[in-house]
Amino acid sequence: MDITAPRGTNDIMPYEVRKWQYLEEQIRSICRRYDYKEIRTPIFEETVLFQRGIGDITDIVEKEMYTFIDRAERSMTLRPEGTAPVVRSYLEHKMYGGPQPIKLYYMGPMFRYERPQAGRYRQFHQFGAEVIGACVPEVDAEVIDLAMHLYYSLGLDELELQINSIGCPLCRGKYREVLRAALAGHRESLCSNCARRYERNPLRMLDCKEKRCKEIMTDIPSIHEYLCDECADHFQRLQGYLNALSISYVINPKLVRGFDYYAKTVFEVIYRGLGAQDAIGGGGRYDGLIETYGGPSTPAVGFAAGIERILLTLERLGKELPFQSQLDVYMIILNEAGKKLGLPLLKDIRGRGFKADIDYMGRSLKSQMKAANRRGARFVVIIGEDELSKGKAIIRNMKVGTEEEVPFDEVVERFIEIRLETDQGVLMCRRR
RNA sequence: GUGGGCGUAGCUUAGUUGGUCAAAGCGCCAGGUUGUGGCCCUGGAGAUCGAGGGUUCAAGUCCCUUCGCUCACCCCA
Repeated sequence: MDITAPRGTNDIMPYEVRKWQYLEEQIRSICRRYDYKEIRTPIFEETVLFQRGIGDITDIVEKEMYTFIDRAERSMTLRPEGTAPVVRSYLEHKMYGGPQPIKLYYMGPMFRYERPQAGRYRQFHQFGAEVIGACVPEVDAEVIDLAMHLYYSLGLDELELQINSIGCPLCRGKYREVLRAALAGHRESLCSNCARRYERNPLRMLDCKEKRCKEIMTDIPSIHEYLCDECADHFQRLQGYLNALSISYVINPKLVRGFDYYAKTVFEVIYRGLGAQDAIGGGGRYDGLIETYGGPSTPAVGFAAGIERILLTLERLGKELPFQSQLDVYMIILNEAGKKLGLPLLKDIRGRGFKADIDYMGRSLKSQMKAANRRGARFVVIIGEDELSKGKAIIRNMKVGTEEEVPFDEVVERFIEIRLETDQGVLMCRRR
């Protein structure tokens, strides 16, 4: 076998899937409480959707998209992020026609052609939430609150929330010029990337990771001094609401995010123990995006979290997710005649909601007992020669080692009794 | 796209300056207890030493190439 999963993709194995399912349940549960509705958009879209939305000179569009030509020679792209498709859907289905704002969430795979490393893959998964049609900072606060609520519910309480305002097209334009002016004398010292950014996207120079650039940026005037009244007020009020909600944050004036469509609020949630890829979620306001798609001028704010990075953070912090997956019943049958009786019995047990399994390998009693033990079975049902002749099965409690003989047709009832006896089903299978 | 590290049984690894070097632990299977798990003991299966080429009497062990994994840069989830 020489075929492996494509580079940067992963098989999520059964042991891991348990965690994914738990996490997905948490996400759905929280979104339900905040009244965000799930939306599922296609995995691929027309390439122009992302080119226009994310921005032509961003890394994603320049070199990270999985783009292909379909059989009708249209350019399609595996989605690299979730906001643009959601906005496309909002417009296509004329959701602006109903009561605003529209609160949506999504969950699923995203694709970016990059060299994989810790916490970064070519196929990765995001959960995202978007509020479209409201311009007030309360909504920014709610989106942040939703995100932090999720992390907190998972036991992640040592994360850092960074917020910033990058202004609107008006004041950002002014600041851009201020930046250029301030850096004009340093142009020779900037790294090659920043040299390009200087012309095309000066704000991105602020969070350059190069040492020299960082030094140069230290005494650059903050964008906050140049925000217009509206943006400054928005940012101020957002902080007020975050305070009111007891959400702690730090203001990072150099936080600039990679997509062109952001305006005013941007934020990022990081965990410093993750390695180089330490952002486990981020988002911001994108008031101009919908217009660039030809829709009505519509304010919006959103957020996205990386599922893999959340899981990685949980692992690094040694946080266990609360789930249990032991077997309630393991059935041991020792001969052919027993199967005629045991298999229907197993079916009944399962039908009553118990998690039950059986050995199909024809192993010895001892081996089957070992298997039952390994699988963490709480009870074993034994049907062998003696039991067949007596008409009774043995029910063995694996934890205590006690056994009882129960007539075949009363076995299921017996388990139901046991489930009732054992303190709200803690010992036995837990049903929702 | 550019660097660094690593590729030996299912997993984690040991393998001195090339010469019984193909091992150990865990896991798996079976037996010790002719119908009873967890502990212990014994045995068994399981590796073209990532792949290809080269040097040599002899190569996991040296050289080259290649593939893969991994970390980092860039950037982001």
